[in-house]
Amino acid sequence: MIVSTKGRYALRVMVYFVLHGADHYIPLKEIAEAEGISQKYLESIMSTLSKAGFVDAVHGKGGGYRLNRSPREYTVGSILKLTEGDLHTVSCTSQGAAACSRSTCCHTLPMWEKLDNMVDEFFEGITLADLLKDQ
Amino acid sequence: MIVSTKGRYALRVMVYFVLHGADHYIPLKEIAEAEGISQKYLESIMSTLSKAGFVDAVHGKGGGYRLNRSPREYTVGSILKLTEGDLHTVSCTSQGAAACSRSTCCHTLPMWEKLDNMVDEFFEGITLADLLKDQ
DNA sequence: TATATTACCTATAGATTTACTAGGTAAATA
DNA sequence: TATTTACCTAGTAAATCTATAGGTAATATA
Repeated sequence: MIVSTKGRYALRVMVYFVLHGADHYIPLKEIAEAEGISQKYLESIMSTLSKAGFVDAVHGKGGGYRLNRSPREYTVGSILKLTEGDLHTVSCTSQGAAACSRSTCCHTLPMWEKLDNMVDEFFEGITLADLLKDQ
Repeated sequence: MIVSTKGRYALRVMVYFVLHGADHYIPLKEIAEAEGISQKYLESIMSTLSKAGFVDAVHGKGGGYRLNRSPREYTVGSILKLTEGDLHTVSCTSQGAAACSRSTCCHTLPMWEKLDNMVDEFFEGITLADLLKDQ
């Protein structure tokens, strides 16, 4: 598992905005019901997206959330990195990890780094707009 | 994180056999010490590798484990699938998962499937012999 | 101004997984 | 017979995941 529920939900929500919220604010409750996601859980996800400036938020009636850029300007990678915190494929290559004492002679490390790059390029090469194009 | 300690250890052990055990059995204790892996923890990993026929095991003095094929005949994918159980990148695509009710209309599912395939091809395209070639 | 509606905040908690540890038994060799 | 090895079952501390609970603050509408 490289992407948890949090990241997957975040992506689905962002896709929801593209499909249903071109020009108006959508309340969290609507998204949660439509996507079958726990409302309270979704709150923490939206909070992350909002704080990072991925969406605009407005309080009160008629308020909610909406995208503030074109779907082409959101990469899947940026959304997942934000919500998952990290997309590294093994702990050896994750940012917080102390440098492994075997890193200079490890025969598997180059493979992990290659995989990390491959995954990163994969996600950074897909935008929200792309998700709606292909099926 | 797509590969846990278990899978990484398994790979390192297999590499150890290639480097140090061409023609004789190596006791678990030696590998654990050389690789800095908990002996007891490594037992469960070796048990998995042995049961699956990836290595031969012999009891008693002079015994231990050894590979029973050429390094070219072990793909990294086969070792990781065995020890990790699953290499799917999201729960949506993992084998045990109940089919998601949204799978027919989900805009993100095709991406996960594509990523799964990419990761699988990556790991299946690397053998133990390859790990020692490149650095 | 009062009320409803929304976002936003902190804390907690059950379930699962990870990474071991403990303490044995069985088989092979010297 | 003693030592060395693999093999087996069970438990467990810590972390992570996936929420839930219960509030406060801001905004719009009546």
